[in-house]
Amino acid sequence: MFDTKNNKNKRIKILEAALYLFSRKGYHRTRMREIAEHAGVGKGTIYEYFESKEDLFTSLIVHLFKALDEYAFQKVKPNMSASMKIKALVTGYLELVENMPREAIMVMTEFWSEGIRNHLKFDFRDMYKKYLRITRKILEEGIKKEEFKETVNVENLSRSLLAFMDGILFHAMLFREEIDLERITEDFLDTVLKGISRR
Amino acid sequence: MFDTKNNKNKRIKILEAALYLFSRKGYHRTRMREIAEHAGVGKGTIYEYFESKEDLFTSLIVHLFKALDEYAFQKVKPNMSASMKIKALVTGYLELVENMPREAIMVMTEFWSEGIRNHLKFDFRDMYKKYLRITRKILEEGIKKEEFKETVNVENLSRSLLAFMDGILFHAMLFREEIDLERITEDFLDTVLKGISRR
DNA sequence: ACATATCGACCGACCAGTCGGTCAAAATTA
DNA sequence: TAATTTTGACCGACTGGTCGGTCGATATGT
Repeated sequence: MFDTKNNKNKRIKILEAALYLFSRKGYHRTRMREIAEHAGVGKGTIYEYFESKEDLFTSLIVHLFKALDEYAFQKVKPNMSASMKIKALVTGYLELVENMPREAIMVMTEFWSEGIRNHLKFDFRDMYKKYLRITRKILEEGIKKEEFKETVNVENLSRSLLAFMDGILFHAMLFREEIDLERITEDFLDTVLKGISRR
Repeated sequence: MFDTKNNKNKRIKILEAALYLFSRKGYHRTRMREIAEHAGVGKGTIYEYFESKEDLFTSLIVHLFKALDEYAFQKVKPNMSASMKIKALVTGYLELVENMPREAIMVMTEFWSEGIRNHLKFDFRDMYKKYLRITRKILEEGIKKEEFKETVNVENLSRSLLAFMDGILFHAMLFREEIDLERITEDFLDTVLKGISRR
């Protein structure tokens, strides 16, 4: 049927317009009318696909997170060493983030700031938990394989890595030109991995 | 004169009310009427002290940043080793942040998200530059004193440390109960310092 | 002809900022 | 000291405009 595809196209178009505008003007400053115009649909049509402005916002976030989810994890291959896996996961995440239109990051930042206050129904802690789980598993595996010291605190370090990823992402946004994201991350991972590797 | 003190009190009262409400409901959801009520003044009075809602918001941020500025840096004493200085700086920052009402962090997060989009006049990149400068200096000193390897990339690592600080702060907000900020930071710094120390 | 999708004019709730008036206290005068 | 004038901090009702969401009309597809 054409219908489904047509619907999907229109839904995507609206999401794209929302991304474009939310990222530039922020959620609260963006008008539904603008989104409609930018998407080339009537304002009422948006409400055929999304219940409300907030629903549109969270749908957009889910949409973006999905891409992130799919991309970064597939970079980690089973035959890699634990160190390689860590590198792959972190750089995969940052790569994605660099390739992703900067717009997406902006929207996510706002989503953080809204989400933290529990103003939104969607709970994105789950996303983090998944990352945490995977990182923990890699670290544990590295310890078991005697690649990392057994004194490594898996829980704490995985949180630190995650924290670094978010932080450096934020800094990249703030200092766009001045920062070489890749080099910084490489340097950082080398340092950390040196710190936890067995001699 | 009594006038000045009275004025100051009222100004502070308004700022406190703004902190209370902005942190809970976010900038856009907070009404000037609410702030006035909470501060125990008339709505019009707010406009005697602040030009606009945005002016009130940025004034609040400046107010908060000042405390941060003064606290964290004084933790670094000249006679410490470079490693100790790094630890002092980072934990000082986090201590401050933990003692600071969580409200303040919330507001700052929103400020980030607004500031990134250049919606506000106040540019808080300067804050970061100061942190960067200090961290760089400590690292350079550590290298010169042969405490750290000379292969350490000062520029990159200082950015990484800063990134970690922001990231972990954000995570602490997200996962309040579940996280032991201090332990994680300690662990992390040990790992990194081990990674850059000469044998 | 019927069903479904689309549209945008319209509505009413909402809100930042204004402005003319009030009044207590400071300054001036007697 | 007491009476009188001046000041400006304070207030909140009001305004002009905004915007999310609705719904009946219209278009499109079957």
